[in-house]
Amino acid sequence: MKKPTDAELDILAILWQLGPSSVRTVHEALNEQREVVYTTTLKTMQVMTEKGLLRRDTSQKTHIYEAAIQAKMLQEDVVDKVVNTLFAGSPLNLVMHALGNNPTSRQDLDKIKELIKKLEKEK
Amino acid sequence: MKKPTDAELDILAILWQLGPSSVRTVHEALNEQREVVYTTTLKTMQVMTEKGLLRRDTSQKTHIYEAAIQAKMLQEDVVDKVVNTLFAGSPLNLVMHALGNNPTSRQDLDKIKELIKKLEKEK
DNA sequence: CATAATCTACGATATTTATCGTACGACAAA
DNA sequence: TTTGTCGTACGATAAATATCGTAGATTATG
Repeated sequence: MKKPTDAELDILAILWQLGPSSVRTVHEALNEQREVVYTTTLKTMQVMTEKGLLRRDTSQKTHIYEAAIQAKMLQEDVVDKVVNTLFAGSPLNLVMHALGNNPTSRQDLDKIKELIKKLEKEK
Repeated sequence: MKKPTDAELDILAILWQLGPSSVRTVHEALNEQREVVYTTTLKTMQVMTEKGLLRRDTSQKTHIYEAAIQAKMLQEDVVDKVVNTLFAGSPLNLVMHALGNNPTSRQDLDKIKELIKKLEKEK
């Protein structure tokens, strides 16, 4: 599977969040991030469909698109690349960065502690 | 500062790791990842120098290049984008993914626990 | 010195990605 | 039925990236 470009990833993210949607809906969400004209969004989504990144239902006048791939399918590759280039190959560095730079609730911290406990047991 | 492309990021990562190096050295490291001809690497590094991503010492016949920006300067933007697109906007998801998908030593887990303790105190 | 090896410079082109305009069909409202 | 709105299709082009070849200078080697 060919990996999505930056602009395509933005559209995928919107569809992952909203679920099946029309071009109009995606376009409006996209425009909150950056300005593009409608036909650009349309064209991009058509290309993405050809690439197999999206699927669409054309039974109505207004086509409904949905993501054909899941975020899960990209996470590993992307995180690997980020870790290897920006964090000196150390996932630990990335984790420390993410925790240090984002407000994390007590509940979330608890979840991490739990995972750590589990990992320690496995050793 | 204009953000580096994917190919440029590979070269930056090499220079961050090796420190100041000749084009030849970078090229050889790069070829372990993907095949390119020497002049492609050279040209890319020349362009990167114009963009301000690299600096070079031309006092010798063989020019020596070094990174003009630090990984730190890109981490936040890149991680934000990854979190927002691939991890539903939740840094926690990224952290869990990184921990779950990579072997992490006991020492590293300790470091994370320590950071968590500190974060909890700050609340 | 002659020849080969190593480098830089740089233009040309290929490839990929992104953007936009025009045409035209469907449909609803005046 | 005429007009306006909303939608798709799709070609054209722009812009950004990546790749490569050739020329010529410098340095090392026989």
